[in-house]
Amino acid sequence: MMVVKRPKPIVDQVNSILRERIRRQEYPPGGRLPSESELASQFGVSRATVRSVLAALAAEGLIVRKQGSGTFVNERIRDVNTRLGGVLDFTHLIENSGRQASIRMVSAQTRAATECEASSLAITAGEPVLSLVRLFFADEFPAILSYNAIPVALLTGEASEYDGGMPIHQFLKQYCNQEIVYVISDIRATLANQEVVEMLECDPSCPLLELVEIFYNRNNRALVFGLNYYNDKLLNLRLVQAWG
Amino acid sequence: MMVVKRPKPIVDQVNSILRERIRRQEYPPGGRLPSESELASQFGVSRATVRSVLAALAAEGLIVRKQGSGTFVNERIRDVNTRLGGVLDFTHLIENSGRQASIRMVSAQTRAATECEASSLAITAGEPVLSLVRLFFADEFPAILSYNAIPVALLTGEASEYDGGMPIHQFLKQYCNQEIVYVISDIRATLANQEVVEMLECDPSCPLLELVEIFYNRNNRALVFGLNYYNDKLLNLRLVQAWG
DNA sequence: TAGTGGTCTAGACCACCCT
DNA sequence: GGGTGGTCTAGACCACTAC
Repeated sequence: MMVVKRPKPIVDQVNSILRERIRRQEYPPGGRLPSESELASQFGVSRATVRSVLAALAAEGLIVRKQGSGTFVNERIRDVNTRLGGVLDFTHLIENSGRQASIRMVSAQTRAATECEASSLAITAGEPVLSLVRLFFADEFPAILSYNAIPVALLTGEASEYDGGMPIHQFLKQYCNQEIVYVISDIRATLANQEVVEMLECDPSCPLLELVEIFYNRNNRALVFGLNYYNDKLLNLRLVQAWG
Repeated sequence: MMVVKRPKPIVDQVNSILRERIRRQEYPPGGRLPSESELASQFGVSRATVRSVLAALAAEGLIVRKQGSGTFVNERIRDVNTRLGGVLDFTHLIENSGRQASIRMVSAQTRAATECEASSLAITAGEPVLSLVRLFFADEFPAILSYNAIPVALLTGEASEYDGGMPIHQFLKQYCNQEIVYVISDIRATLANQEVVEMLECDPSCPLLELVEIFYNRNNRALVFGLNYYNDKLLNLRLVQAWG
């Protein structure tokens, strides 16, 4: 009987613990987890609480549940580097592919919003935005080029000490006191323009994945406009999805 | 007090009803849903049941929940045509984009599995597979070319009367008695080959989205290998994801 | 302060799998 | 039959928002 400490939501704690056990192969790929009742008494929580965690893990495809038989670790999660909705954190994505991730801040400046940014962010064209351009490396190879625009009006404090290593959602929390609730993304295949080609050091005729993202808060206010170019020759974009 | 009939899981019934009300704008975009307790008594179910439905809808980004304030219909779901995991049902995807969807069966034959198919399906190369090639139209424009391979060994009955209009998961249920539990997909940008170009009637230099999918059942058995070419100039691939 | 969603419990009954 | 996950209930208490 191991009682989890109370302050943070129990569900989150249990979630983290189980994830960690799976990651460390304490529950090996294909192996069976303890039963719901067993886990409930291990953690000193109710079965309902355990179930809501297991449901979340199953929705991600991390575990597979079999009625009457047990709960099993999905054997095939080894090669998967993301689930959509987690595509946002490129550092994680790269590291999950077994590469070393690093970031180079190409530029960070305040400038007028482009037409496209303005309409996406529901602001007037020309209004100032903080423009971040970052390059993500996988083992020293440039894999992802990321443009982000954040309305300056959202900034609450000084963002000058921002180092570029921070995921966007964390930046928003820290410097804008804003929380991302949902994202709308367009996925396209494109031929890169000159600038992108140079940055990603790829062939001009090489098609790239283009990810256009708009992040919203709970009040449907657009917080960030993102334009991302993904070199899928260098880094596979592979994801699991539970079905049903 | 409206009591839902019992045979099917209550959660599914409530889920369908709420979806329908949102679709018909009985709860208009941006509008507030009744409170959890209110819905619970409307349906004659417990609050926990209602909550699990609302949690599912929120995870899809269909509704937004605000503590202390209420549950609201996401204003922006109009333009979204899919959530990943629903990319599989191309017919829905096309119709959600406001186009008329139709399908042309290009070919359906039994042939030997290619190397790639065999390794993906964990069968030996050369083993017979049912190969389906289908072309999906959006308003009479060819938008998606889909190749699917299913091991013949999985077929339980006759599939000769298959008309091509059926989604893959339904086909598997009906003709193989198999249920899809999760999917692993690779998303890439490619330049199409000759055959694909002709089918999709696009420019040879036009980059396409390539979706490589492997569908698994609860026992980690690969059921279907899918290769899909998506013309994103014709049909945007736009999705919502809840964050957190 | 009243009402809303967020968290959590304890326990019931069912459907399914295994042996 | 015994254990596992699947469904559902009734009710408690907390955190937040609006008024």
